[in-house]
Amino acid sequence: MAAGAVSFRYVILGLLTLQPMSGYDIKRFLAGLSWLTGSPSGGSLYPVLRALRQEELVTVETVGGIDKPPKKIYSITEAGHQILHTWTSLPVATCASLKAFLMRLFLADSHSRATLSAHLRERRAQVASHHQLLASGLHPPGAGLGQQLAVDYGLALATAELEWLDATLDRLPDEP
Amino acid sequence: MAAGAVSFRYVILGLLTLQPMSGYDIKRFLAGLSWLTGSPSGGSLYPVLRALRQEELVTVETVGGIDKPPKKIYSITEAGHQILHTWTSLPVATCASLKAFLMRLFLADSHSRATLSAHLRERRAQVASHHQLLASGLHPPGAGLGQQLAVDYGLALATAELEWLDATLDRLPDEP
DNA sequence: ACACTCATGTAAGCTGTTACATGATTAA
DNA sequence: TTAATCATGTAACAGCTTACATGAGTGT
Repeated sequence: MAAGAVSFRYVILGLLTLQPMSGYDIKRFLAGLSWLTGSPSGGSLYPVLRALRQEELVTVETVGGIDKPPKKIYSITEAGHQILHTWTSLPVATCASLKAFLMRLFLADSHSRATLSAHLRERRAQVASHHQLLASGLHPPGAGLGQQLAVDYGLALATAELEWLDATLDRLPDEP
Repeated sequence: MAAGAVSFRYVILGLLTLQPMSGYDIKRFLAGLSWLTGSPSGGSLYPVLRALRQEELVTVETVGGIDKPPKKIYSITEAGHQILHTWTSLPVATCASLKAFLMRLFLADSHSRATLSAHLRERRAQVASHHQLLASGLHPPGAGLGQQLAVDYGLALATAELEWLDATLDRLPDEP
């Protein structure tokens, strides 16, 4: 796997943490969140599920009523949980992407508050650095409307994310 | 090219709109904005530049001082401008991604205000729909902290973007 | 000398997409 | 009966990454 990329392997494993699901269920769930996570096409989803099964990170149970079409329900195994836990323990910095950070939020329950807090602070540092980069150098006086809009847009998003991160770090209870 | 993906071809062409640059310049520029746009590795950037040259969307001038290492400066051609203009005229809906929308902002100068305004409204509709999706169904009462955080994060980002889009639509002058 | 940045490029491999194919169920 | 949704899968291809290779300049 590419070092920084969040292949859908982890996203799928993360979803199966919630409950056993079929490939089609996973597809619809992710399609609903496509804005944030992107959504795999059938052509990549099903091969990934087969691979996960071969690596015994998930198990399959084929549920087919007599008059119902068969459906493959995937469940995450103990090995799958472990791999996922290991991966989400890595600092966000090493796989810098919104998707990677979102996965760490989503799976926060399987980690300590200290780990979650560390992830939030790492993300804060990254966004702050990008914010600074946008605020400085990239605002030349002769820039056209387009460049100004683009920079302004980036700054607005970064500012909002920083505010959310700060607020969340503040209200985060210290208990596990 | 994948229908929805914004391959770096267009990002590179868009950058060359500002001024002629070398491959290395492009790399550094995009690396600085990697948070928003992502940044191509050398292994993809240089082949893309060669392809652009073969399609005569850019021209190259090799600048090598006597004691300086040679440097290839790329400039966008008229054909390049046309292709870029055509692409950024498409509604954002058909290539839904932050990167695609950002490119339309960035290159707003080559379009009419009406086109820019249309892009802003299309993006607004998309983000609003995702916001609604997050706000409704996905907040089951039994959800753990992680799920709640992830949803809250998504809502915060979507809200901020909607506010920026509304504010920008409001303050957008009607002149050219 | 050694390492680091500048600057370009190639090759292998992974991930993902589109387009296609199949077949059953449900709604018009 | 026709179309749409459910449900899974395959094959060809595009795009990108990593790792490698090269070579000149710059700083310590």
